[in-house]
Amino acid sequence: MGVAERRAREKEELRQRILDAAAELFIQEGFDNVSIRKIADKIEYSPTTIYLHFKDKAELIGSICYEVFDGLRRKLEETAALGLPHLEMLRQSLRAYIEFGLENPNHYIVLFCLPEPVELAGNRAEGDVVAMKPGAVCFDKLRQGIAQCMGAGLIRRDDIESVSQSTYMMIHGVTSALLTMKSFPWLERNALIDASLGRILRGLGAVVD
Amino acid sequence: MGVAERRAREKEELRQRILDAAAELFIQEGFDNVSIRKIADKIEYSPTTIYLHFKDKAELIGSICYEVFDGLRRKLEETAALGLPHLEMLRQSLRAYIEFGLENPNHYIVLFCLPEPVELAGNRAEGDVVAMKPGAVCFDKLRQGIAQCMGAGLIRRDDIESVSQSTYMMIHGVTSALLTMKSFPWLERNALIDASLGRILRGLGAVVD
Amino acid sequence: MGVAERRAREKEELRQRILDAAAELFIQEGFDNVSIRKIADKIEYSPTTIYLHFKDKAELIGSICYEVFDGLRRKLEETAALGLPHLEMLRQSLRAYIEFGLENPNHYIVLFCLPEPVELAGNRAEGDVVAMKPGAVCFDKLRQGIAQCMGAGLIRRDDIESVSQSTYMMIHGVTSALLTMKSFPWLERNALIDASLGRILRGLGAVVD
Amino acid sequence: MGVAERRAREKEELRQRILDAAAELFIQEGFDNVSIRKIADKIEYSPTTIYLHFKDKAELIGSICYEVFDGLRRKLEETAALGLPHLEMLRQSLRAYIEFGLENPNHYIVLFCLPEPVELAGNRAEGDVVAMKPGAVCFDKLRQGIAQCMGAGLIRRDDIESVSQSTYMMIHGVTSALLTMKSFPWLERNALIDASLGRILRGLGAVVD
DNA sequence: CATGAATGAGCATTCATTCAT
DNA sequence: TATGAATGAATGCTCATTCAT
Repeated sequence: MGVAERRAREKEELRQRILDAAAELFIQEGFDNVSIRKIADKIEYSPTTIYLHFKDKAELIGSICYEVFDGLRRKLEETAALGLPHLEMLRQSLRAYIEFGLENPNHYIVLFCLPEPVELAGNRAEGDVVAMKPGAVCFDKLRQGIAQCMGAGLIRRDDIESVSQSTYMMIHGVTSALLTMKSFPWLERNALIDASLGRILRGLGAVVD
Repeated sequence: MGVAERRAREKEELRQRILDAAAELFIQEGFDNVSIRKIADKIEYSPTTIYLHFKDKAELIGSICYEVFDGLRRKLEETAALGLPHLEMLRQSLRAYIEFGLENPNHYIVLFCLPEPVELAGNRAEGDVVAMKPGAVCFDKLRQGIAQCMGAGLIRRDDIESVSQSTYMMIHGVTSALLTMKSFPWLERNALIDASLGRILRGLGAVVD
Repeated sequence: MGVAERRAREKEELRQRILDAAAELFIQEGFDNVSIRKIADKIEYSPTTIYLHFKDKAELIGSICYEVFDGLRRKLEETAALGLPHLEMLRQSLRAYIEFGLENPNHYIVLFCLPEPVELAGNRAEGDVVAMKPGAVCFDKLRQGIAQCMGAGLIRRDDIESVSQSTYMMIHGVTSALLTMKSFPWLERNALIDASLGRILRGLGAVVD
Repeated sequence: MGVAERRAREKEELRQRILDAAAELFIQEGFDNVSIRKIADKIEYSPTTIYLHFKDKAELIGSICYEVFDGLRRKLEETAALGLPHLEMLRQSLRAYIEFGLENPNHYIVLFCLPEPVELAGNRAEGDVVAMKPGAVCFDKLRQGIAQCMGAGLIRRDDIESVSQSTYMMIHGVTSALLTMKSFPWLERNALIDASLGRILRGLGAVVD
């Protein structure tokens, strides 16, 4: 029994090493330059071994997406657990989203900035659902936060879905602009994010300082 | 002399045909599926010929980016030429930017969503400058519009650069979200854009209906 | 002792399951698409297990061939058991051979149409003998039938071996042509076979309607 | 102009070298073991070069098939040009077919014994027509020979198509049996072929010695 | 100015097989 | 007895690029 357990653990470890190596390659080389071969080289296994853990390249990438989505979900839940006042919690959630993207730049780019993942999703219905569920959960959290603020009269009464989608687009803009337009002479990052969040919230009708 | 001139003109024409063909392939096939060979096939020249006009693939792509940037610049200038009231002109400019992205999805993604252009920039300083100049011009126009509104008291007095950068991030978010997250259940596109623009302007302190 | 017997029996059963699964894959997927892994998947054992029962892929295929040969032998014996008049029995035997091929197309092709089995034979003398024994038995039956007809004056007196080999070549031709030249506009299969058999027998000097 | 001609000639030469190398590999290694890489190695070019002359592997194989078919057609026409009496010409044509197979064993196997070529044909309608035309021509010649003999009362009056198809099956049987069943203890090859041809013709109702 | 020919490197994937357990 | 893990070799194919002409 101990043997079986150890093997299962080792197998899981190797799977994780593959995912980590792939993620690192994303970061170092960019999305297009990640190949099964390079991943294999990086972990010093044969390419074939990777196919023992992932059906094909799409599944591997799908798994990475899932992991990142899930990390974002956890981060948002941690924020929710802080028990802050509604508006402050909304602001913190938006900030958490942006920070998550900045902390996981290449993952964020793969997930939210490239058009490919969508196609992948389209091809494999079940894998899609699995990979996207945390994404839907994240957006739901944002919508809840907005609904609460609206319910409490902290922001203008408006169509919740429309407000949520607008808001999401804006924080995605902040995140992705900072990530992909590296040569742009942005102002100091934190100040810029804070100022932007203030403008976003004011745009929703919140009374901000 | 006439001969030399004709040759220079023909050379320029071929260069343009290459760029056009490449751009068309971009649009039809997406970024990753554009190869030198496919471009050559499209214009019915040999792949080698392309290297007489562009040092390598990166330079070719850089040139395309420059052209697109320039198209955006023209579109913004057309808007400016309409002679609208300050706030309305700002709103129209923001909308023009978004529409430009939606009309040129593959180009927009390559230019503003992928990290590559930055790397290209890193590798070849001069090419970078060339490619970015129209980009800087575009951003300048946005800044001017904001400065005018602020000068006229139409939006809150604040740091112009910070306001401009925030605003740019937000319209980039609207544009890129619509382009790359195709499977997301967005609300009707035009209404969503208009509502978002309203919220962005209100966030700047404008009085919006 | 009972334990040893049970184990031997179980081992034989698994061996047979492997052969059956492989044969089924042959039929469904064709010769080239049968891999050790697919066979293993089909019986829900590991690929490694197959190597406990067969030295390598060639031996496995050799065993399948043996089985098929043996099925042909049984079919011919059933025909022989019908107690028909000599010439009619010869005709029925030839037809049985052809039908066997048409009913087991992939096996027939592997056994009689591909050059590989011969190479296998070359590589491993003993395996070859094993695989060919039923083949020799089948040919012997044909020779016997011809000898009987010749003895009874139903076909021309001639060298029995030569006549037998000619006859075998012709029925092989009928069978293999129908199997491998699928796009050829053959006449209705049964009529064509019957007419061909008539011509073959007439060629032997038989008096055919 | 001389340059262009020389280049065209060299190109054709290389194309032919590729085809020859592929055919030789067929002979040495068997159908399944022919890969683009091995062909390239054999002619000491890179695999990529092969793709400058053939769209893909299927086209390469199709070209080989065409060549062989065409060689057979020429051989049959040479026989026809001998101006022999009808029955003798039929016999010589059948023998020419068999000899052609024995002289080009692996090509014959690829073309007439393996099921694959049919699939190839099915996939690419135009390529199919090109590759199969000589094949149809060959069968037509056989049919003509039979029709002439029948018209001259040299063989039994019967359905020409049925007779032709039967006859073709039989000579295919002779050819393929000798090619693929190498370990079978065949009688002396030439005598066996002659005897078989005699039996085939007698089966058609010809009066043979 | 333009090209035809050629290549080395790379890709995702599948295979038969081995070995320690 | 059976297996999970792993691999080296091979597959067809595409790519950006170079070089002699």
